[in-house]
Amino acid sequence: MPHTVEIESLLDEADQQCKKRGARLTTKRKQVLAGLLHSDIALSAYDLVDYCREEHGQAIPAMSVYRMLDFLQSQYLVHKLSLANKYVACAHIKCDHDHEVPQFLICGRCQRVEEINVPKAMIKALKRGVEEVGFELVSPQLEINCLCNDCLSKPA
Amino acid sequence: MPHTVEIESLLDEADQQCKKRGARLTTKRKQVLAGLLHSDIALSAYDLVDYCREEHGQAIPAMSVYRMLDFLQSQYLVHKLSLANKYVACAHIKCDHDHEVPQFLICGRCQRVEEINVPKAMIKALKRGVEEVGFELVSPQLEINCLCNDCLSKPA
DNA sequence: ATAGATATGATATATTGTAACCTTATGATT
DNA sequence: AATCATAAGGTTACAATATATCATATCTAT
Repeated sequence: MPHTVEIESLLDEADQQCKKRGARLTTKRKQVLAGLLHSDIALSAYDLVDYCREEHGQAIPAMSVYRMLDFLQSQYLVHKLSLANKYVACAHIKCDHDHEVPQFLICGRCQRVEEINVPKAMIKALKRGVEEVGFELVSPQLEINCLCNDCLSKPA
Repeated sequence: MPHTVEIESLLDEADQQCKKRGARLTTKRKQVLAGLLHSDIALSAYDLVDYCREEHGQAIPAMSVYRMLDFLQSQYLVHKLSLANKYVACAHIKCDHDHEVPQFLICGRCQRVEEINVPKAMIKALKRGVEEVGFELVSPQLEINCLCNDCLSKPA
């Protein structure tokens, strides 16, 4: 979880990136993104409903949160983790230049998520494997079931 | 989808593997597995409820199907695809000797699934990447969003 | 036969996600 | 400023996926 000051700066950066693409990072969309940035772990849409109510006094319907998450994904600011049915802020908001393929290490015990980039060589290898059976790779985002360092050092 | 005769033989093999481990592949568990083996595409638990009712006249509650799927997963006979919230039969039931790490190519258009093995070199590379950030790899099962050859050759 | 363990059923409910339709806010143009 | 078009968000209803809990049946071993 980034520090408060850093979160502000990330939100600004996100704002500018949206503007550059002719999209609008509205107050509520920003709140949803802030909720994810404030969290160490992946959050569900309903977790974010709670966050907006508790932290900002905003009663945003779940339906709307889903739409905001869709928007944030379309702007490369948020990723959905299928392995957990939860959402995380992109760890590379400040690296707009190249959106590399993300790889998510998801701690199966505490839900902490680490986002790293898939090495280019691995993407190539994946692509090759896929094409060998006649398929075509659409999106190589990887989600891996892991244990984080904290949980590793604690008793089961 | 394997042919009927082959499915029988796969079910027998599955039966023996369970026995070897002191587990019981009951009639209903076998029906659920058969449902998955008969299908070209990944099925939801509720699809399987329908299958058992329609093909075997068995009204199995969804709750039970979920338990049977858990059992079948514990026996390496079935995989859950988180990307689709659906289930597939293991494509390597006859290769008990070594359970390699599965990689699933999921057609985003028609839901067809191809299961291949993750190359050992890639597993090593994944493990290295994970350990670099202090995590530990639990299960490197990969699910990749693809388009299948059929859908590629058809108009959008 | 009986006891203990395993498997399944029944019921209720939680969680996640979508569809359809309507209202409000925003920005552009006149 | 008034109008209009579009985007954003709200409302309602519901579908789909999944789990919790307690009860019952069935198998297995003694």
